[in-house]
Order: sequence, then C-alpha cells, then structure tokens
Amino acid sequence: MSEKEMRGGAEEVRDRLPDEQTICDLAELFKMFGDPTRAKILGCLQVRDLCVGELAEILDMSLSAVSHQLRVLRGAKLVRRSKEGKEARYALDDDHVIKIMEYGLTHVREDRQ
Amino acid sequence: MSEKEMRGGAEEVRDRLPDEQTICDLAELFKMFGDPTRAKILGCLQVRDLCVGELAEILDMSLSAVSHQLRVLRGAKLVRRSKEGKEARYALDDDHVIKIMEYGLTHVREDRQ
DNA sequence: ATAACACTTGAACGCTTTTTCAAGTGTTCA
DNA sequence: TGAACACTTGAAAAAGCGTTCAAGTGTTAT
Repeated sequence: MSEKEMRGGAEEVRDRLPDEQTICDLAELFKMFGDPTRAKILGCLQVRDLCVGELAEILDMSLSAVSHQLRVLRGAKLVRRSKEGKEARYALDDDHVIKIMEYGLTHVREDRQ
Repeated sequence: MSEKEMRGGAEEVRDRLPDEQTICDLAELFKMFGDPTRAKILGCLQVRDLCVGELAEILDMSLSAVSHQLRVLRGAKLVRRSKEGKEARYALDDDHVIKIMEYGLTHVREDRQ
C-alpha cells in the first residue's frame, strides 16, 4: 500500500522503479562521464595506463586540473592509482567503463546520420 | 604529424581518441543521466508513457521542475512529446536509453556485492 | 642537505545548473 | 464568455561544479 492515493496507475509506475539510492548511485556514475574532461581522461586510459603528466600533456591542461578530476574518478572507483617512484600511474579500474562509453559513442554517432 | 613534441608515446594516445566534438556530444548525452531527477524521469518512462502531472506525482516534485527537466531531455532528443487535448504525454524517444540505463544499473549493482 | 621532479591539496573564483515562484498559454467544459 | 485544468516559460535564488593559483608532500638525484 502506498502513502497517498494517486491517479490511475501512477503508483504502479513508482513501484517498478529502482529505489532512491540505486537511482542516485546510477546518476553519480553517469555524472562521471558527463564532463568532457573526465570523458577524455577515461578515453585516454582506454588506450593505455598513463601518469598525470602525460594526461595533462595530451589534454593540454594543467597538472592540477587533471589531478583534481582523477581524484573524482578515483572516488567513483572508475580509475585506480599505482605509485611508481615519483610518478602516479592511473588505469581504468572497471571493465564496464569501456562498454558504457562504447554504447554512448554508438548512440552519439547514430544520431548524426 | 602533431603540433608539438610530446614525451614518449603520448601523441599516439591522443590520436586514438575520438575527436573533440564527439567527446563533447558523448559528455552531453551522459550528463542527461547524471542527475537523479532526470534519471528518475527516464526510469518512469521506461515503464510507460506519462504526462507531466503523473510524473510530478510519482516523483513528488512540482509541475514546473518536472517540466523544466523534460525540456532538457527533449533538447537531448531522449524524450518525445505528444499533445493530447490539454495533456502533454511524454515518451522515450530513443531505444538506446533503456540499454544505457540497464548497463549502468548492472554496474551499480555489481559494485555493491 | 639541497634541489629538482611529479604530483596533491585547499581555497577562491566564475560559471552552470536546478529549483522555485509568479505569470502566461492553450484547451475543454459549463 | 468565463472558469478550470494542464502545462510552459522567464527570472531569480540556491546549490553545485571545474579550473586556477599557491602552497605542500613525497621521491629521486647530486
């Protein structure tokens, strides 16, 4: 039984939705891909593991900006860091990343036909 | 040939990236899923087509807030509107939406194990 | 020990986004 | 024609985000 009466069939829709926390986690995940800088970083790391300086050079951005975004991506468990001497090497931490981006790319490209 | 000399192999990574416009389009797409309200709306519309008032009721939000987000989603061509008398009925405009969300959900749920 | 290198961090700034609020449009019904 | 309904819109307030700047950490080389 739901808290309030709703007009015809509306609560049926609500009951079929994933719960609040799941939706928010989902949104958090997609938000990671929702910024060009982060999308580029994830794209680069699909080619190979890279350290911060290399990423900064490739993206033509400051070390700091890249480092901040890597931190965000690390918080979302999408990338992983391994220290090698004074370098910090980053890698994708998740197989899904590639699939999700591929799927998005397919969509974007189909939209252009 | 690239504009500048880069340290070992970095330009090779850059050359393998999708072009700027594609990355930005991709980020724009994922940004749509990157907000809980929009994610919920898209989730609801996967169950069935709905009008603005129903969505507002299900999400427990104002008509205005929902309408604004539907506008954004319409701009991204993820939902479609059809007027029926005084109602505005919204539907998913894209098959990819379901797949993309499903994929994201799989990821989110696996992350919890 | 000192300097150079490769980041990381926190605070601040400007920009964008989301929600609210109030007013406006278009349709239906009496 | 007027009132009710179902949105839509624009502007403004509130919140959130991304980049920069300056300072800080830890590692390596001299």
